[in-house]
Amino acid sequence: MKTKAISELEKIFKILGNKQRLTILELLRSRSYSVSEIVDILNMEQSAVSHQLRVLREAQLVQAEKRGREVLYYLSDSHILILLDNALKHVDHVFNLGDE
Amino acid sequence: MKTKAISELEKIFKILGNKQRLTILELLRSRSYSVSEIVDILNMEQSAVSHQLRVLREAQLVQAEKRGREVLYYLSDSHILILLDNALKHVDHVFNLGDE
DNA sequence: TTTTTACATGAAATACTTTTCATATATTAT
DNA sequence: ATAATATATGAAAAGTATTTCATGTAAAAA
Repeated sequence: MKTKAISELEKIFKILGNKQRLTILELLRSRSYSVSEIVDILNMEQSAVSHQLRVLREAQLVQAEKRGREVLYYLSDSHILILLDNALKHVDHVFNLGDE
Repeated sequence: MKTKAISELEKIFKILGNKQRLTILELLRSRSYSVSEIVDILNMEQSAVSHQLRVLREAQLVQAEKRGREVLYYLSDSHILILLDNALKHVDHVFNLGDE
């Protein structure tokens, strides 16, 4: 059986199976955000956000760039994001969510 | 923001982010399996398998049918499986896994 | 150069998931 | 009827993920 494929899928789905991380990815689709902007939007502690950003960084889903004393995060062009995109379209379609 | 879509995605990805559940789904693609068959293949305790099957049942990814004293599990035709299928193709392609 | 702001990080605390253990129910075999 | 087999389930135990807390570092401001 395709155990390698299954392990990869597990990793990917684990990372995506979290509201805050999904929201961060969704945000970054339009532009880059600084950590404090994300903190404000997600209403989480700065530290928790940094920890989540690290998960996304280590999975190569996002990249960070230092700008003065801020750090800007932006999407890497990862294959996983294509997958997420498909999933989103799928969910939008199935639940008839339109552009809420 | 699309909080409903994100919540749905979180749910779906959480369910798929587990090796045993992925393996079960992958197995059931070809035919239905009884619980004890799955127990043998996954090398898990019967009870653990039943618990995982419940998760899949509750998410409507699989269905159960009693056959004598066995219970056969088979895939429902859920939209989530289409998503999983895309993901698998994606991973196969990206990692060049062929038919291992 | 001292203070403030923005972010990161390790460790402890908390919350959540998965497995195990004990036991219950239904079906078939004796 | 009794025993054996297949599965399910609740509760405790074990494992994993996430958040919080305390603190560190680098850049900008005072």
